[in-house]
Amino acid sequence: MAHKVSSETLQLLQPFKIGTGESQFVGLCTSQAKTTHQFLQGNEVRSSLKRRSPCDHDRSAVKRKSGSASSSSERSSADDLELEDEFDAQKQLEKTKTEVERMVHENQKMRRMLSVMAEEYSLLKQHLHHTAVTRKQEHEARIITQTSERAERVDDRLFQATLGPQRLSPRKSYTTLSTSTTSRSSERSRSPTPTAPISSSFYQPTQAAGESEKQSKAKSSELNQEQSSRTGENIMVAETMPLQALREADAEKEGSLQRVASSGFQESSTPETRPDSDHEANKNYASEPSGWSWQPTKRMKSVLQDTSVRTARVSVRTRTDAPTMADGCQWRKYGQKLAKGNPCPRSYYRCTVAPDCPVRKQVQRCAEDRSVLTTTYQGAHNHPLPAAAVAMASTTSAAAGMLLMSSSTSSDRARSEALKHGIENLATFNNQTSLPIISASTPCPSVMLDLTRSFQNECNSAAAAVKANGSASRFSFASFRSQGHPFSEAAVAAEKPSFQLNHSAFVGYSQGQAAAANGSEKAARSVELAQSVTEATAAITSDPKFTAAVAAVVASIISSESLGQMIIS
DNA sequence: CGACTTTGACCTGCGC
DNA sequence: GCGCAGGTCAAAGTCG
Repeated sequence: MAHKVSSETLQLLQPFKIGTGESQFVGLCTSQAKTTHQFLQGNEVRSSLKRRSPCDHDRSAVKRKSGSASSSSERSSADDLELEDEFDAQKQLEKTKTEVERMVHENQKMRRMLSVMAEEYSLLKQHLHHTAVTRKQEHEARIITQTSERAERVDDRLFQATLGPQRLSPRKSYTTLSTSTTSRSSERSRSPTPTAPISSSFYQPTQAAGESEKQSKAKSSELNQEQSSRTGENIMVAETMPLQALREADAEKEGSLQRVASSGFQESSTPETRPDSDHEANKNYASEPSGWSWQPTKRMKSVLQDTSVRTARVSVRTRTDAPTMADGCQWRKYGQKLAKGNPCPRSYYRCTVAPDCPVRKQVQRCAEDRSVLTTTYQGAHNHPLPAAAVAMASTTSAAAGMLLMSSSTSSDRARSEALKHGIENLATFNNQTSLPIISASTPCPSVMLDLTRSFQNECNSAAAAVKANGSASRFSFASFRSQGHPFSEAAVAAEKPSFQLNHSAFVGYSQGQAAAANGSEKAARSVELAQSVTEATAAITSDPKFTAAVAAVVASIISSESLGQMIIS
């Protein structure tokens, strides 16, 4: 009887058979929730529901009610209990199925969202890449335009010089440094002493007086070619461009060609009028196979007195224990003074790579923090730089150009060009994170590249300065981001075995960037980056002559690149 | 002995 | 005009 009842009940309950339900449940879960562990969750839900089933109370009540019945009736009641349990299980299964369906629905929803986000990300990535390529092309086009315009200006001047005074102004010989470089290189091929570190033709008179326009045009085109082919010297030309352009603008604006021509500098342009001592000095320099000793001359003095050659100042603050910042150039100390307000003496250095290089360097420790070394550069090198000095000189020169342009009220094309070039140069070296402090309050406009302070600190101090001054006498773009960066911080701190990063490291890096900009695959990009990093590391660890500041800048570049990659991948 | 550094004197510009 | 501060010169000293 009990069995009959039980079998009838089972027949009635056939559609809710637990085995069927379980198999359905399993099938559902395995087909739709494989990726999201919902099967396990569903099992957990089911078991938890089973554990907390409200039917437990009814079941216990039934047990209590049937407590006084006979043994036969006990058996039948036990069957009833089993049926009730099965019924409860069916209920729980219904609930679980509903829950799983809801989860599956959510899962599908999230998948759709994920695909949408992936699409958007892909579009953004493409847009970013396109922007990078476009900017690079614009930058290259701008450089070509600048170069050709400069060459045209040089041609105009040379042409005018042939019609006007027979002497090329000394300022001109400075401002047309790139032309000088070109003539130097062009003469180097026919020079009888090619072993000279810097060809004597560089210090010989420019050929403006007798040069035809055609020849100067040829030189201009040669200049363009050389700038694209040579690595060492063309960088020197590029790096000095902001100041050169500024001086051109100054010369044009002031009409000061005659004034400068009478300052003694013209002697450098015409050997006929140059004092014998200077001529001898230059000859000695030109024929010196290696090294050169400082010989101040009248011409040098006039150069030094010509403030137009040494206008802007670029200060670099580094945290180092070394007496000076090794920047790859040769310097000779010529003085030391105790400046007011600072117990630390200020040392004066001049560049001795070339006899009439107007570049000066001041080195002074910070009064508040003796570990901070402030190196102030003034002027632009008029000679090819050692590879180790190119990076630093380029950065400081660009900063100076940027400063001078920004402090200018002139709308001269040359000035704006130089400004653009300076900013681009800075952006190139610092991956658009160069954040110099520009000060117009000092007698000489100056720019500070602070490698000791964090971005946030600099922002705060700049905000405080603006707040205190109530004017824009000191407007800040904050500092290089060096602090808080393990590599750059180590580089700055470890100035003792100072760094040298040869030029190939930068070239390698730029090549890697170019490859990436050209749309090569991410793998190629990674390889290029890795090569650059390897080169940079090898150079830094092998050659003990480079600046910690440059290392910091490179670290900044590398870190930006790596960060970008991390984000992309 | 030559190259480089040190250091006092000198020059120059600027503010009062 | 004077004083001050920054910058430079050049003789003397130092070092490899």
